[in-house]
Amino acid sequence: MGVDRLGASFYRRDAVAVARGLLGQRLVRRSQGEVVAGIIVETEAYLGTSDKAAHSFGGRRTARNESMYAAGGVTYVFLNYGIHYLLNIVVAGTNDPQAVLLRAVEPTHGLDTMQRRRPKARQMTDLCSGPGKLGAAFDIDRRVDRIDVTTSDALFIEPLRNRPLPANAIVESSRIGVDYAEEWATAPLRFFIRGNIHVSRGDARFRSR
DNA sequence: CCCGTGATTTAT
DNA sequence: TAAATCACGGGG
Repeated sequence: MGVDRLGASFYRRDAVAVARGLLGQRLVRRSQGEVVAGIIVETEAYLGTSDKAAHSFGGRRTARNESMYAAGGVTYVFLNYGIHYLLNIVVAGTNDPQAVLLRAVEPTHGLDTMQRRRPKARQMTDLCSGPGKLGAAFDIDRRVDRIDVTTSDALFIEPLRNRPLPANAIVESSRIGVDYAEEWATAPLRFFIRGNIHVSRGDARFRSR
């Protein structure tokens, strides 16, 4: 597993470009003296102040989502439903609060560690096939909020390809769990690798391959 | 299908 | 100060 990583110029683009570009790249996490890693297979784009599903909608800026206003390349981690820590990568420029939610990865390293952190997982495809599962398997919590993934050795993304996957290898759908977001609830801002078995179930309507 | 979960946000 | 909300997962 290389020391190579995606740099600031990769992240300082709009959320759709980064969400697509992250598919097929490797998320690496070092913590507690252990390494876990996996290939990103599912993402969602959150477009910023205009996007009713985004935490930054309408320019909302609080202690929780402060990281979203930083320049692209830092994490935004929040606790959801009182239980799950979800990992986002902030993208675009300072004060342009867009982010990409990492929803699923295909585990490549540290599967034993992941299994220990996710005792309920019964098979490899249960380890990281959803944003809350990924958070647990990768030891994500609020302490990891606002980490700079372009410089941190604790969390970064390793390039496995220098071009985005071709459009026909990517499936688009509406985002999961944002039914409250009116016209933004159905925008095609979720992206996953066609046919990959580590993609989250999400809404069965969009489980195409 | 249904529901726990608890920090954060928003309403009183 | 109190109530509502919520980028989910696991078990029927």
